[in-house]
Amino acid sequence: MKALVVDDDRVLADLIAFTLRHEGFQVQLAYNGESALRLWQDDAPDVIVLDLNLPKLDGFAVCRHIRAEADTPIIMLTVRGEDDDIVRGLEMGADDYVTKPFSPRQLVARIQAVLRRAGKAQVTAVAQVGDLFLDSGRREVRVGQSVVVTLTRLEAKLLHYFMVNVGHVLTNEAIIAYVWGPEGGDRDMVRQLVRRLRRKIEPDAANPLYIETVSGVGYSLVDRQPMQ
Amino acid sequence: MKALVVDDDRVLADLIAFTLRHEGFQVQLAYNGESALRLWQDDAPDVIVLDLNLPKLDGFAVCRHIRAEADTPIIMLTVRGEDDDIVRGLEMGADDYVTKPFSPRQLVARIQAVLRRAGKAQVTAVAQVGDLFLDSGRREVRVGQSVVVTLTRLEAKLLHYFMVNVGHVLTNEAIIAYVWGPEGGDRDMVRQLVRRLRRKIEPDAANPLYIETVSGVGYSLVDRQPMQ
DNA sequence: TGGAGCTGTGACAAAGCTGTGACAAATGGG
DNA sequence: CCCATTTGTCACAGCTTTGTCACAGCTCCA
Repeated sequence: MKALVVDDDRVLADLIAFTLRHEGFQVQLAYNGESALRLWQDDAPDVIVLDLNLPKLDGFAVCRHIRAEADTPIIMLTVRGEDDDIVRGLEMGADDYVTKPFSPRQLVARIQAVLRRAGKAQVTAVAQVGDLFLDSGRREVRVGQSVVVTLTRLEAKLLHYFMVNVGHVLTNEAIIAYVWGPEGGDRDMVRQLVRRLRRKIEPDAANPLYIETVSGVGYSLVDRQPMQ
Repeated sequence: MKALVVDDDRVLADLIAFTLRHEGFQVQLAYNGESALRLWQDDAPDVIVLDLNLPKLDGFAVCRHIRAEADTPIIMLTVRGEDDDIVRGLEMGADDYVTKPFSPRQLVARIQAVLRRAGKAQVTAVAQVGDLFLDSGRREVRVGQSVVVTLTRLEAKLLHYFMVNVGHVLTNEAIIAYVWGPEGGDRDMVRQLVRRLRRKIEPDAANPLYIETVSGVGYSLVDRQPMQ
């Protein structure tokens, strides 16, 4: 498990590194934003502990840059009381904020919580909504008592996103961001993917029961109870 | 998007509920652990804001119980300085800790960060004025106890603008700027759109109850109380 | 009183959205 | 490397939404 620690206060950075190594992490240290971005690129850490106040390229810029390209969990460090900074950073994509001074124990616990969360979001999830049963690991779905159907990578990803947000409308933009990530995509790609997914799970894709179209907005998964 | 707020401090609980409702959440309140567990079971909230110090069944017990059975994101509230509690709660499965006192903005940003990591889409706006209920995400409106009506993109946009400014006259120019933006538009377009919206929400569009005309100026939404 | 302006309405053309088909390009596995 | 599968791209059809124009009725003012 690799951590990148970024803080221009070398004493604090070393202390954090020591704490994390004690917890079993491999730690890389950066004392400014440029080094941080380089190490992030070269090393692909599992979590980043990122101080807000860095010389030149500050913590916000680093967070923005990383978040534009990856999902790496980011925990930001800030001085007590800077509410605006906390809100701004969280909205920008940070996962947590720890206010200096803090105890090493709390930092570790927060890192573990963030990793737990991030791991949960990625790992094989078995989801059930109404009579849809999805095994994300195997990329298999069963509708009620029908046979198991194998989905492609993107189909499974989309269905999972629908199921996590059952009952809510997912805009085309949100679907694109979730399924295709930073490279993005367009409406035509969404349309094709929805069509392919409907073909696999709907009893009649021309009259869908599960995946509803919301014209001009996107799509929504309906919670259909088990068919009798 | 549903939130469950648990705090024996009723004033604070109500304040949090108000804040979250303003962000578009549907909020359920519990003032003790037993009610919290019941509501969690019955209501399946998307996120739980859980105070540590509750009478009888405390926040830890509630967290432990929920975490044993579900992945629902849990944000715990604690009094400043209780490092042991924070670490203990995070290790037990809480997703985040917010220390009292805190700003509503920060709480919301932390909730959004946790939901984001869980793959949950952004909350969409719901609005209520009198007996008009608008779900902007689905582009659906319900008038009192009548059936849900689907609006077009522009109709929903206009109705939302009316509802946010209920009781105020919106000039044609303001409506044009809001609905059509930089490309602009003309009075005829406003007229048509108002007509179409009236057709969908007014019991009798020829004698409108909700959308009043202010000749030479624009239109205004009237706050009509629920019909008996 | 007549003309101008405003508002509501009807009707139709233009624009937009969605689903579908087909094929090329990209990807992954043996 | 080859082949099968998946994904992306483009074209088209059908339906819905929006814009535009014409007209009628009402109000106000010179």
